[in-house]
Amino acid sequence: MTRMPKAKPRTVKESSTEEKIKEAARKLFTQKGFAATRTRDIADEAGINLALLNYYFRSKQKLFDIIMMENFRQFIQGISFNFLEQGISLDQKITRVVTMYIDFLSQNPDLPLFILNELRNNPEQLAANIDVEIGSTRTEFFGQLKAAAAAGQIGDLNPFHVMANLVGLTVFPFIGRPILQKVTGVNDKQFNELMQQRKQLIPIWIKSMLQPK
Amino acid sequence: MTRMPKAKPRTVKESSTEEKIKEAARKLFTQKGFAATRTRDIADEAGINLALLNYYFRSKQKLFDIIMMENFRQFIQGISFNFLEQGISLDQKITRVVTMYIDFLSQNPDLPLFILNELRNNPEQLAANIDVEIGSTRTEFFGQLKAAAAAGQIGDLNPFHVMANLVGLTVFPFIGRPILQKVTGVNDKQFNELMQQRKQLIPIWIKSMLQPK
DNA sequence: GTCTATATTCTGATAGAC
DNA sequence: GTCTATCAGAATATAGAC
Repeated sequence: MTRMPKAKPRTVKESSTEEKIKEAARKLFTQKGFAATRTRDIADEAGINLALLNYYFRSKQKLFDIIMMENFRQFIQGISFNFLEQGISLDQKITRVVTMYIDFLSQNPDLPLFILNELRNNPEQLAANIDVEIGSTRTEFFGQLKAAAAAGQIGDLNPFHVMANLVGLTVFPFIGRPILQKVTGVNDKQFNELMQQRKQLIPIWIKSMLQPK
Repeated sequence: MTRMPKAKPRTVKESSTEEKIKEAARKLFTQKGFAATRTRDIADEAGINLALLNYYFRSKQKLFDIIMMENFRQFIQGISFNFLEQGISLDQKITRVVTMYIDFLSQNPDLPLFILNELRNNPEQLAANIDVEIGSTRTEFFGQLKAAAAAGQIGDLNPFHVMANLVGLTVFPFIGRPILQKVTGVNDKQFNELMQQRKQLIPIWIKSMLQPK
């Protein structure tokens, strides 16, 4: 706090030292979590000296907090972004969320487990700046569900189930990937193809769950 | 290895020191993972001295390996046990697995995240003694799926999807519990009730996914 | 078998030269 | 801003008395 650098000294051409450290930290923290990650490993990964880490971020904890926050935002926004869009049918929203999220998770396969873990360690992390986003997502999504149910277009399945199933069906294959591949004998190439299939399948499954009886 | 105690010295009445350490270790390792758990905390939790931990188990790693293996067996057997039973319809198997697993996870909510984590760190853990069990589960379950599909009783959904959905729908609410409760505004009591509901709902959902088109 | 005390290694953080 | 060298504290593991 007393000696953070004032500004980025370089042009945007090559990433600054600060950015290199952050990227290395993101990679390792996200893969192995806070406790299992060594500051030395971050420094090595970033190709810089250990002292520089403390020069820029003051402590391991402070660096982690930054990564944690950014990761969490990404994870949540991936879900809420589409839900908050106005003037789109429920069907379309579900399809968009699933498609976008499967692409996102394909690029960031370690993110969900990281979030789930660090969230268990300190659940109060869920507070503050994310509350607003979560709150409006719930209002919007639940409102749309309730309206459709009242109109008889869908059944009256508890929104918790809808949310749990939507996220579970989309996210779980990525976090359970090693064990699922082992049990089913699916290789990496097949796994990716199956994930692409799920972009179509999950919305169908969700809709059939919402079928009015 | 050179100085493990030969046998349990006590009667079965009260749990032996060795057992007390193992229970404390199971609790902490399962909650916080290997890296975040201190051997001192295990000793405190067990109500014994730190030196005894090494006397009985030689090292933190060796103790962890034992817990890891036992946890993993439990987790896998919970799934495979029911699948391996003979002379039961696919429907019944699915219902049994879901019911039993939801009860099991209600008692051991930290187990899935533990498994998923430690499995990512060393995927080769999946080898050896568990291979047999996994192999026969796949053979049995997949065989039954294929037979039903050939008979036109169900659609030809890839077994990977069936397995991923079955496990995902059952397990994910427990690992995503904090975030799901926050987003949906569900309290602890309601959460438990919803999990009970899912015992009936999940088999219905799975069946509808398997509907022949 | 169980304890206290201590050795040893690891790890986060800092001092100070350049 | 960046490095080398080093410190201080934590954490695992062991020695040795009882």
